[in-house]
Amino acid sequence: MATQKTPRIDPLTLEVVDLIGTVVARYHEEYEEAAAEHALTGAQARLLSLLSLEPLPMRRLAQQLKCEPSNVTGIVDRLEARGLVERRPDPADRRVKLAAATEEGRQVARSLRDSLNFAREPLAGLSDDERLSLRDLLRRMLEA
Amino acid sequence: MATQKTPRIDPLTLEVVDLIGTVVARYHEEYEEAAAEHALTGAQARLLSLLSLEPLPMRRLAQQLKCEPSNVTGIVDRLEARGLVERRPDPADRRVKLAAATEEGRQVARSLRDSLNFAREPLAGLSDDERLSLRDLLRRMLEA
DNA sequence: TATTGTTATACTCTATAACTATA
DNA sequence: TATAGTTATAGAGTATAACAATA
Repeated sequence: MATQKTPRIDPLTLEVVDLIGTVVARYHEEYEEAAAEHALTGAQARLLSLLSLEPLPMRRLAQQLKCEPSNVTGIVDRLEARGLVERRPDPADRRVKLAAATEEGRQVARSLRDSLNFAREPLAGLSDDERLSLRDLLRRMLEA
Repeated sequence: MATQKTPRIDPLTLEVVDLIGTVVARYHEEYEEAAAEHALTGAQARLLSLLSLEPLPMRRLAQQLKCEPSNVTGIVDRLEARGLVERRPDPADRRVKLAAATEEGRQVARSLRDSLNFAREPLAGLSDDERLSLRDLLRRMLEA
């Protein structure tokens, strides 16, 4: 007789999960590729993208990147050495250092964003209605 | 006058891409979490999952993990030291070493798969029809 | 000669703990 | 005393280059 230990998930759900896994893998591949084209690691690219929106304290960067604050020091160091990021004092609290993208850093961030063709190619084959459906389904999935 | 350098992507596509980014982030978080619960790194968990299906030559593992063969040596070393993986000779080619999950390794891989609740929770809120739609949309997106 | 796996090396990311300068 | 950022340290993943065994 067959043993049945694990809670069964229906085949359809399994297939959807598998598809999502594929999406995740491809997304990551393309992101790392785009970063590498700009001689950036994934972590550097993510940090630079964050700073291209607004300057942030080191502590906040760590929270957003979900890593320890001590790691941010090194990542910012490397980006600063390349002139893409700079550290500024926070007038309100002299303990805080604000990391900010330089003009060149913002340019690189923009170029990075544009070269992320994940946006265009995979979604280009869908009609407006289908993109709308996909949006709603993803939204519902994420608010669960 | 406003400059318009980058090719415009319609807001709906941007929103969908953003949602996919969120899915990717959450998926990764949960995967790393599940791996950590078994005292595995992400790379170790991925390699062990591959081997839980079938033994593979080191070279093939590197291809699947999209990294250099030299890296696989270390990852397999660590898993082997914990008794989750073993190296076997390939009868057909004495240059090749087959990495294979041990019985304990297969158990850990199964437990890892079960603890990946990304499958259940986010999709539980969707009806069968909606999951079907999501599957078809993801399929079309990925075959592009 | 070409291929498989390994070693050696160097860099980056990661967490932990101890330190400093502010608050 | 608590907090922000840093340093020091150690482990893991990564790529590159050189090597031994085998094809």
